[in-house]
Amino acid sequence: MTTTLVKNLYRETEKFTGKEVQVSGWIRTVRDSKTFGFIELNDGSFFKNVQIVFDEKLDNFKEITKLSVSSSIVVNGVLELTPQAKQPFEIKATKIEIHGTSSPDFPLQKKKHSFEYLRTIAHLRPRSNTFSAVFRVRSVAAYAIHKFFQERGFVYVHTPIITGSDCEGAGEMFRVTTLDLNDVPRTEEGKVDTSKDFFGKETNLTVSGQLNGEAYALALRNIYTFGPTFRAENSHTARHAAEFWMIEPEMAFAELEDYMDIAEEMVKYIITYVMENCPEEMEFFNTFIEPNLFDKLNNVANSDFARITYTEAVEILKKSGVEFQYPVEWGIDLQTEHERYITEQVFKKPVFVTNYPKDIKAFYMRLNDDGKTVAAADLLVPGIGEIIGGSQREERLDVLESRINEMGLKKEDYWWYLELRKYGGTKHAGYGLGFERILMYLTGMTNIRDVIPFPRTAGTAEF
RNA sequence: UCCGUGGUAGCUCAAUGGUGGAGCAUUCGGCUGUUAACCGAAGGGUUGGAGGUUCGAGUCCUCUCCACGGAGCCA
Repeated sequence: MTTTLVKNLYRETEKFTGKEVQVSGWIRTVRDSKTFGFIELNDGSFFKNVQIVFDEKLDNFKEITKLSVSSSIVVNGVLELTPQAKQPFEIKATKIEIHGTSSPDFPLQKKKHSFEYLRTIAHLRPRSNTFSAVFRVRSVAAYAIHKFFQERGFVYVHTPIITGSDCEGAGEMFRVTTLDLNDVPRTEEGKVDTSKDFFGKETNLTVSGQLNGEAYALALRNIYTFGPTFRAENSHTARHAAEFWMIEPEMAFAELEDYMDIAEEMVKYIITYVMENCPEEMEFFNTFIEPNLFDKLNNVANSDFARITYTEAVEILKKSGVEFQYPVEWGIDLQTEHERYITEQVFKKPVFVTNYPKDIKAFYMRLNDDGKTVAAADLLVPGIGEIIGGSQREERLDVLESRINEMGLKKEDYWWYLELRKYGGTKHAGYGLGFERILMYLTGMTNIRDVIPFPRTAGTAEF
């Protein structure tokens, strides 16, 4: 007899009613009486459990009552509807085969655990309600992103994980080397001789695929990347990880407005897709993780995102009369407290802040006609802060070169990037979406460590 | 890196400087429809580590490790 997935039992219950079925999975709990008992079984295919009823007619009845949490079993039985009970149906077992018993010291109990504790058992936490829901949503959200871009003709580009350019400029990098760190080859000046290293030069893990992505956008028009990204920042916050996943679309013949339009459409698409395809998981988050999550998400899916300029944001903050820890002044970067005030207090929905002063933004962002600001836009959302950062790119070779000089960078390091402007350059725009950050927003989980299967953060690379 | 909070049973948490407890989990027993089942009993501790003050330290002091939260950095 073939095994049926619990998801199918729930989705097509009529088809199985009164029929003999086989299910397999891990025990969440056993409640036994003298002559009969109940098992809550989760088979991994579905958020909900299926209730198994068993009695002393089974020759291994006594053995089954003693099974501890997370033992794995295969059950044959008849599916019966139970309209008056909490669960819609249950399986009356005719045979229960024990595949793997679980030690009584199984660390996941039938009670609420702190997320901190669950992080210490990252190999077992996907067996809990919360984490099974988070990681099923993670998978569906990733698919939604691919679906969104593929449906619009974007080409999925795999940009390198190991990069030879130290000029991506988005943060501290992890060095990649095969040199013997106990006996590093030196040059005559005493510096590390990277010509002896695996690639014959210094290499690092990528902090962004954007520069490579631009090369492909200027050939395939609309592209996106979706892959791991690494930042060696010594960050200790709920929203930073050393290894995370990022989506970086890049569009040729596009301006800042085009980027914001597609980004807004994308965020709404992901929300709608996940709500439709993970109803049980989302219901759980709405009930137990973030009350009113549905209101928040529906509000985002059905409203236009606000769009204000940096200059307007500064005015709003100045006029607010709020005492900020960091005073606001045109020219300084907005602090987290400022961003939160704007998105959480003023607009109460996602906000694009555009046209930042050039001195606080990256060299590749397109200089506006005022000569003071660049065509950048960050998307701020309540509770998370910055979820997307992007810009129109500087396509004018001479302007780009002088920006590189201004910022004290070396032209030679960007030779191929500059050539993209030399050979048929055009205006183009793109952005970076932090995948974990949008997952946090979707699920209501407040710590990035709880939306990555095995999180890597400063000081922690367990599992 | 800076600031703050915390570390007590497997887990979640109590304990005025004076005999370290509870709930859940575990083990054993009871119970004929349970729903984080229920009822009864038992076992379970180097109070993160080192040093100090004190007749006496989980509690006070110094140092240290770790975790969490916030800031910076950013996605």
